[in-house]
Amino acid sequence: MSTPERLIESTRELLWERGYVGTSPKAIQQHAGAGQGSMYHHFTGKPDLALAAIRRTAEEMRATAEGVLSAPGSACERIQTYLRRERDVLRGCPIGRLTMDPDVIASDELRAPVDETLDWLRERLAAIVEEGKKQGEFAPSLDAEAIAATILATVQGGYVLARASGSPAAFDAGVRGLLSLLTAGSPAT
Amino acid sequence: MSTPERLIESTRELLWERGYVGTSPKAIQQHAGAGQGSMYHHFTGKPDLALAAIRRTAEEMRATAEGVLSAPGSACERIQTYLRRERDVLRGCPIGRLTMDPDVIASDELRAPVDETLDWLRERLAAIVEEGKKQGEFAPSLDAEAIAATILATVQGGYVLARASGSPAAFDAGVRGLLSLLTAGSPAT
DNA sequence: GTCTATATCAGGATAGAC
DNA sequence: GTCTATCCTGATATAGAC
Repeated sequence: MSTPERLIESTRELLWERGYVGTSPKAIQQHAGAGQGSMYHHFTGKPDLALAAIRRTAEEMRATAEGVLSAPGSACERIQTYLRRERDVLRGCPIGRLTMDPDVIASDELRAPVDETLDWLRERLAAIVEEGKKQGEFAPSLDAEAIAATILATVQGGYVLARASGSPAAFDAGVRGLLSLLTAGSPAT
Repeated sequence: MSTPERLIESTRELLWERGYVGTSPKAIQQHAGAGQGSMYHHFTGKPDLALAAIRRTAEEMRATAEGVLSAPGSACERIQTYLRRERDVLRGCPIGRLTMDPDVIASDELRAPVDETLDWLRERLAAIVEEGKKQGEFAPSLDAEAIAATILATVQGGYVLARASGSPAAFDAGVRGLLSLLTAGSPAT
C-alpha cells in the first residue's frame, strides 16, 4: 500500500477508536509507519487527512448499507436485515461517533460527509418504508420519514447503550423492540 | 460558590461540550477562575475531578427523569412526556456522549456512573411499559425490556442525528415515529 | 488553601537537508 | 518523497513559598 494510502487507513482506524480530538498526527504516523515529513508532504495537516479518512469511511458505509437495503425481499425483510446485520457493536458507528466530536461539529467541511451519509440513509430507509406502505406491509397512517428517523436513531442509540454497559445486549434489545413494534402494526405479515 | 464546587461545575460544562479527552485541566481552571495549585489541592488530578463531575451529572439526570416518569398519568402519557420533554438537543446527552470517549470507556470507575444511569433509566422505562401492559395500554405480547431499550436508544440516537444535521428536527422526527408505533399497537387508546 | 516556579512529554506544524 | 532538526504551545502534573 502506498504511503498516502496507509496514512488514510490509519487515520480511519484511529478516528473510529479515539475520535478526532483524541487522534494526534504523531499517533497516525506511528500507526502508518510513516515519518513526520512524509505525512506533511501528502497532506496539509490533520484536518486535511481527517477529511480524506472521513470521506472514505462515509462512502464505505453507504456502499455497505446500499448492499443490504437494495437486496431482494419485502420492505420489512430488508429493514430487518439492515437492523440485524452483523456489526462491531462495541466499537460503535465510525460515522455516528464523529457527531460527539466538538472539532468535527465545528467544521462545516468535516461535518458535511457525516451529515450527508446519515441523511442519505434516512431517505433510503424512508423510501423503503413508503414502499412497504404501498405493498400493505405497513399501516398507511405511518409517516415514512419519521419511522426512518426512528430506525436510524435506534441503531445509533443502540451503540451508546451497548458501549455504556460493555455488552452488545442492549443494542440487540433495542433492535428487537423496534422490530416488534414495526411488525405488530402490520396489516399483513 | 466554593472553589471545589466551581471546579466541579466547570468540569461538568466542559465534559458536556468537549468530552473527557477534549477537556484539559487548564481549561477547567480558567473556566472556574481557580489556580493550578488550587485544583490539585482539592482533587488528585483530572480523573478524580472528572469522576466527581460525572457522578453529579448522573445524579441530576436521574432526578430529572424520575420527576417526569413518576408524574401522574397513564403509562403511555408518561413515556410521551419523557420523550417530548424539553431538551437541549444540539448539545446532546451529557451522559450518553461519554460513551464515545475512549478514556471513559477504558476506565471502569469513570464508566460506572454512565452505565448505572442508563441502566436505571432502562429499568424504570421497562417497569412503566409493564404497567401499561397490565392496564391494557400496550399489547401483552410486547417485551417491556426490549421496548425500554428501544425508547432509550431512540433518544440517544436522536441526539446523534440532530448533531449531524445541525438541527433538532431529526430528533423530533425519531420521537414522533416511535410514538406513532407505540400508540398504533395499543388495544385501547 | 492558594500562588508561582519548574518539569516532562505530547500536539501540531515548518524548514531544509538528502 | 522521506528524514531530521527545530519551534512553540498545551497537557498534566509536582514542589515549595506564602
